[in-house]
Amino acid sequence: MRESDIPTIRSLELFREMADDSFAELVRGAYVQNFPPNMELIVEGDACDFLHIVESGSVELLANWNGRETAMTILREGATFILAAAIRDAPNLMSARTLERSRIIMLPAEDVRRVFEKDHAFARAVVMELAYCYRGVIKGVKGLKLRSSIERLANYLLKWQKKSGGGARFLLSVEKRRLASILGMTPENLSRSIKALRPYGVVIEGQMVEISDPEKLADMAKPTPLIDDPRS
Amino acid sequence: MRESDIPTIRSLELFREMADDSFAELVRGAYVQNFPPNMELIVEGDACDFLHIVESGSVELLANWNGRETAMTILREGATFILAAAIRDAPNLMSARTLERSRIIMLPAEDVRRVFEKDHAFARAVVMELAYCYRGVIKGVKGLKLRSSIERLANYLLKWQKKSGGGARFLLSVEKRRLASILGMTPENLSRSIKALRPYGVVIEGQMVEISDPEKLADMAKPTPLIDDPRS
DNA sequence: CGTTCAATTGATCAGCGTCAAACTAGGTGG
DNA sequence: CCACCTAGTTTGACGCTGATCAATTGAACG
Repeated sequence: MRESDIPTIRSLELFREMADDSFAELVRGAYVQNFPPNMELIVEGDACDFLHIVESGSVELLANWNGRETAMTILREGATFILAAAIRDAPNLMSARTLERSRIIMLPAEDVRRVFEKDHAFARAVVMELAYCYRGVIKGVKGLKLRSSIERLANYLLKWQKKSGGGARFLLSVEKRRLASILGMTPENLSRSIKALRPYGVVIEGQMVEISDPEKLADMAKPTPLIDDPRS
Repeated sequence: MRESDIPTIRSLELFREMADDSFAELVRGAYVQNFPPNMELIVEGDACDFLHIVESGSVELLANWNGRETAMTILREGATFILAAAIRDAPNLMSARTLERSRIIMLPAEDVRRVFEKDHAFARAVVMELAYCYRGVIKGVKGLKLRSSIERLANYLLKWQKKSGGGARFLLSVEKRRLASILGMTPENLSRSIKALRPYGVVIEGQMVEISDPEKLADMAKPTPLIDDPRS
C-alpha cells in the first residue's frame, strides 16, 4: 500500500463520513494491490475474507453452474464488492476477475464487521451502499424478466449514451462477448441484435456506437427510471 | 393496532435486539392492519412512506413494464419489504399485493430512518436483513441466467420439499400461475414442464406434489447452496 | 508477419411463448 | 343442495426468439 492510497480510500463514499480512528483501524489491516488482467480475485463458494474495492481498472462479477457461466455485472472505480458476504460472514455467491490491469483495495472482513459495530457513520454508509446494490440487482431482474434481448440492448445503449455525456457517438467500455453475457444473450445474438437496431438509427463499428436518432430509439426501448436509472 | 401485536413485532429478527426506547419510538407511529386478498399495498414508482412487514398471510412483490407483469417473489410471515427504498428514501421499484387475507405492519419510513440513526443494534439488524435480501436476489438472477425453465422448476420443488419437512409428498403453497411467473415462464409452459418431470419421479395433482425418487430428480436438477439454499 | 482470439455470418434447431379451446374446481346464488 | 359462473389449469397447434454449430472475417499483439 502506498501513502497516496489513503486519501483515495478516504474519499470513497463508504469511508467519507466515518470517524478518523475507525478509518485508521480499517486501513491498518488493508492491502492494496495491482493485479494483471484476467486475474481471478475471488472464487464463488469460498469464504469471504476481504471486502474488495476497485481503486482503478475494472472487475467482472460472474457466476457458474453446471458448466455454464454468466457475467453478473462489471465494476469500475469506486465500486465495492462482496460487501453482503463480508457483513454476513457468508460464502461468496459470485466469482470476481479483473478485466484489465486493476488496483484493488482489500479490507479484512473481520475488521469491517468490527468497525461496523462501533462506528455509526460507517454503518450508515454500509447500509446505503447495500441498499444501492440491492436496488441495482432488482432493476437487473426486471430487465431480464420483462424485456426481450433487443429491448435490453436498446436500453443499455441509451443508458451509456447518457453516461458518456449524451453525444451521438460514444465508446463501448466492454468487450462485446461480455456485454452479451451481461445482457443475458450469446455473442452471436448480440451481433444480430445490433443489426436489428439499425432501423432505429443505431450503428456500432468496433467499440464506437452512434445513435443518430435517440428519440426513435427511446420510442422503441421505452426506458424507465425504475429499471434504467443507475441512481434513485 | 392491537396490544398483542407489540410482542409479535418485537420478536421479529429486525427488532429483537434493539433498545427498548428505540423500539417504543418505532412502534408509536406504527400501523397494523388487516387487508383482504388481492389488495394493492404499494405501487411501483410511488414514494416509499412505510416499511412493511408481513405479520400473517402472504404478499406478492411484482413489477410491470410496457404492459407486461412479472412476479418477483412471494413473502410470508415475518418478511419485510421495501426496506431498501425506505432506507434510501427512494421510489419503490416493485408493487406489492396481498395474495390472501393478511395482517401487515407498517412503520413510517421516516421513523425507521431516524431510529436507524441512533440505535446501533437496529442498524445492525437492518444491514443483516438487507444483505440477506441482496443475496436472495443474486441467487434468483443466477437461476434465471444459468438454468432452463425445467431446471428452475426441479430445483424449486426440491427446495420446497426440504422446507416442508422432506417427505415424499407436500403441498404447493402458491397458485401455479404465480409460480410460473416467479420461475420466469408462462402457465402453459409450467404445465408442460411438470409433465416433463414425470420421468424423474415427479407427480403433481392440484396442489399436491409427490417426489417419489428425490435422488433421481436431484441428479438432474443439480441443486447447489449457492443458488438454492435460502439461508447462507 | 503470423498467431490467437473476438466478432460476424449463415444455417439449423430447440425452448418457450402465443393463441385457442377444452376441462376443472371453487365459490355464489337461486 | 344443486346448478351455474368464473377463473385457473391443461392440452394442442403453431410460430418466434434466441441458442447452437460451423465457418469466415477481422483485429490485436508478440
